[in-house]
Amino acid sequence: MTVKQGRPAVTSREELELIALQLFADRGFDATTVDDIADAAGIGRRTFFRYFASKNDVLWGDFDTALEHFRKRLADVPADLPLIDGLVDAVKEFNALPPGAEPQHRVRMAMVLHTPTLQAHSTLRYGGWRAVVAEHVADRTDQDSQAFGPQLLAHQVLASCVAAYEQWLARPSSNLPELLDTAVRSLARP
Amino acid sequence: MTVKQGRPAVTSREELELIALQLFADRGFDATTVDDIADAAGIGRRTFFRYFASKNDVLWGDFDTALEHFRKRLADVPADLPLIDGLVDAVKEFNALPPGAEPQHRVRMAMVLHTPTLQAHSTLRYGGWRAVVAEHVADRTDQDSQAFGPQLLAHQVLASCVAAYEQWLARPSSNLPELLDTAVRSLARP
DNA sequence: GACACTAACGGCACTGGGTGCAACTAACAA
DNA sequence: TTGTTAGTTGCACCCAGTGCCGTTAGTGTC
Repeated sequence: MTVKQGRPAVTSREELELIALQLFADRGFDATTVDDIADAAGIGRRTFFRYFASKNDVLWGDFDTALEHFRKRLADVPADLPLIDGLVDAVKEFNALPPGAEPQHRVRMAMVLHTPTLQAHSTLRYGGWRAVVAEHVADRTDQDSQAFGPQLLAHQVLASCVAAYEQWLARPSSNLPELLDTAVRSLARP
Repeated sequence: MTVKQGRPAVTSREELELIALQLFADRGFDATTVDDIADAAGIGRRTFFRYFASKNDVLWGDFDTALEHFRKRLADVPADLPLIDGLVDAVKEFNALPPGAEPQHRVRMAMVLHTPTLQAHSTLRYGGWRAVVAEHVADRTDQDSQAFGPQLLAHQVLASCVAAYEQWLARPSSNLPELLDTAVRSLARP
């Protein structure tokens, strides 16, 4: 068992994220500087960049961990389930929300999808997500993950999810899992 | 007929683009500063930003004009042609290259698709492209362009094109129109 | 030729994200 | 007390992008 060593961290990713999110919600993403966040959190600006590689990354929480769950979830898809069905299920689970979290998630995703800076940045995160999907598809169809088939489907599944999210944000009464289902399932090959 | 007035422009978008492209190819996109480009072109740094809104935009030439052609091309699709067929045709024409231009285009697109900064930025340009597709689909299916159907298909068509481009870049002997055809046509609903 | 008019040029100063470096500090262990 | 370890932070710097404003090179008019 490892013992604690060195100076203890003065804050945490989660705490910093909360503080930043509050500022973003108040003044807007672009109008909030890293200095603002650091000041509000009582840390140095330099320290902020120890917790997050960039201001953009604040909105993505622990995406890598989520991706890892997603990967495992896909690996657990029963072998006899049609490819698209498995993808639909995993995608819905990946985007499932704890009860009550919907309003928060709407705000966060609206910021990510409607702020140009963040929208651009998200592309980079999507790359990792697509890779996970492509590998799953490659596995199930006995192809190389770089082959056209898996890559194409991965791109299409992601695009479908983003479209579903945009629709969800645009219509307050809509249902995200339902939209995701419709969107991804539309890719089923005849 | 309007008469020339004021100080004549000292260079042009096209010339600046050529100079910048050369530098990008030599040192890489990130390692080339706007100062480098301005110096090489013999203009002031401030002037560079009169020609391009950002360093990222250099790679996109006159995309707005190209988009306008695309829009018109889609409007000219015969009414009796199935939706997907019309999209496939227009997309292929939009991405058609003059003979001999392929090597240049490969370099340019490899830069756009493989440089994180540019990859992120491209998302913003894609937005306009998707809007054109969504409007066409909305027209042909008698829906609102913001409705789920048109938006979803627009996202999927774009994703298919990007996947086709990536495949094209990854395989030197591949054929772009063919890949685009396969990719977009895979979206045909049963 | 003098003068206004116009539009592009470009220097200057500033904002803000992001980085490398080096010093500092708070914990624990011997 | 001293050493080790790891987190914090200030400083100086780079670079993209912007607002402001004076300058410059043309055209048109008298």
